[in-house]
Amino acid sequence: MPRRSAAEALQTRSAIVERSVAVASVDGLDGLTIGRVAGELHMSKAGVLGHFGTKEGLQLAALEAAVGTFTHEVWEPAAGATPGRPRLLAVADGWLSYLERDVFPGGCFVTAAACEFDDRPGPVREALARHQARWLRALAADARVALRAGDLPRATDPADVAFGLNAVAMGVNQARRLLADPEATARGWRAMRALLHAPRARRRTGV
Amino acid sequence: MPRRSAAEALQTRSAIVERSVAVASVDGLDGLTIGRVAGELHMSKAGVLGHFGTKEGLQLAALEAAVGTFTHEVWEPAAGATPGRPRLLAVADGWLSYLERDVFPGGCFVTAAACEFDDRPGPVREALARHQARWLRALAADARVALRAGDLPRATDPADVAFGLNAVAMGVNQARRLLADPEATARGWRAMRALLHAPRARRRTGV
DNA sequence: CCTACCGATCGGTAGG
DNA sequence: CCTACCGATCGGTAGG
Repeated sequence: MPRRSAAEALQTRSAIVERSVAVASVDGLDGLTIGRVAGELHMSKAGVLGHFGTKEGLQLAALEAAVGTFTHEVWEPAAGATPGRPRLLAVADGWLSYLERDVFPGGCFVTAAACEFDDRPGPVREALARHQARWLRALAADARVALRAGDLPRATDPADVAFGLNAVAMGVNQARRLLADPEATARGWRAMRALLHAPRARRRTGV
Repeated sequence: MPRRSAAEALQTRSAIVERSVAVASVDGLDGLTIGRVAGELHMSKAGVLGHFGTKEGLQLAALEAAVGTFTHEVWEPAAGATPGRPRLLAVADGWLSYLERDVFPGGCFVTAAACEFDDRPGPVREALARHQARWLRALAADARVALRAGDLPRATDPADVAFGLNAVAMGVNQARRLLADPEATARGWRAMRALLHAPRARRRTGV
């Protein structure tokens, strides 16, 4: 098998995935159809399907790519910060920036996919749940570090902090996409900052 | 036109709407198909379509019904409470209860629909935006009353409170549906209570 | 509210 | 990676 052919196949494959992510971020993973992707890339349906076997395979590939983008855009810029509260603040910053820059044409891909598949059993839902749980665990781990460093109120549940940051991000996404609220990012930042408030002065027991 | 016929038609119509809401809460407003609803009700597609004209008409009817249910389940039980902070706490309570009782088989219908259509121009998106904006305005109005009564910190933006409550509700919905987090409701309650925190120092989160 | 039907598109396969 | 094709289903219409 000639080398060039395999390299070209990989290139075709990433073009399909890239296009699929764009389509699915607007019309959902279900609105992602093989025929549409094929048409937009000037390929045959069989040519597209050959790379993934089934529509579900294409959906999973698109999801993995989108998670990679999220990690690259939100986690990686913050990863080098000091673990604990400083890094959580850096993540918050990157997260809001990621939402504001409309990295995906249809808003946060992962949020949209999670909404769409949270009640439909199958590999797509499982992959979403796995990624989401991993992300929340990472946030909670940093919250635990912050807690031990005395950077969060003593009674704070680290998982509550992770839950709260994620909820705010979903809220910002909705406020931007559905309501076009120009204050969305600012509200998100105030809410995230409140979740990551230092324990002195205005002391609070919950999150 | 005989009376009985018209009454039966209305009854048929509500059966269609009811079934459509159930289907769409799991599979989305796009996954709602005329053929499926017809099949489940042992009707013809034309019989279903006759009541709404187009698929979009059916989607809008399902959405209106779901908004009515939300209002009935979340707003009405709290409506009689004292406007301001007490009523916001009652709404928070009803909202979490509504999520926990799985009033719709596929989780919060409005959240799911908003996620699905927030990037798709058209009447469905407009109806969603209108209802969402109205709900947030109602919450913000009560936050404003609370603020004037001295029940919220002086620098609070009432719209931020509305934004925060909505974000937490979305977070609870996701934590329940996608992650099956048994702590979801408790986290939501702690987060909402924090948003509605009394302003004085050394105040407990309860009240 | 039905039957009967329309063109379009769906996911997927056969065979090359 | 293509052409050619499959049965199923889509939203919607005609006519009653």
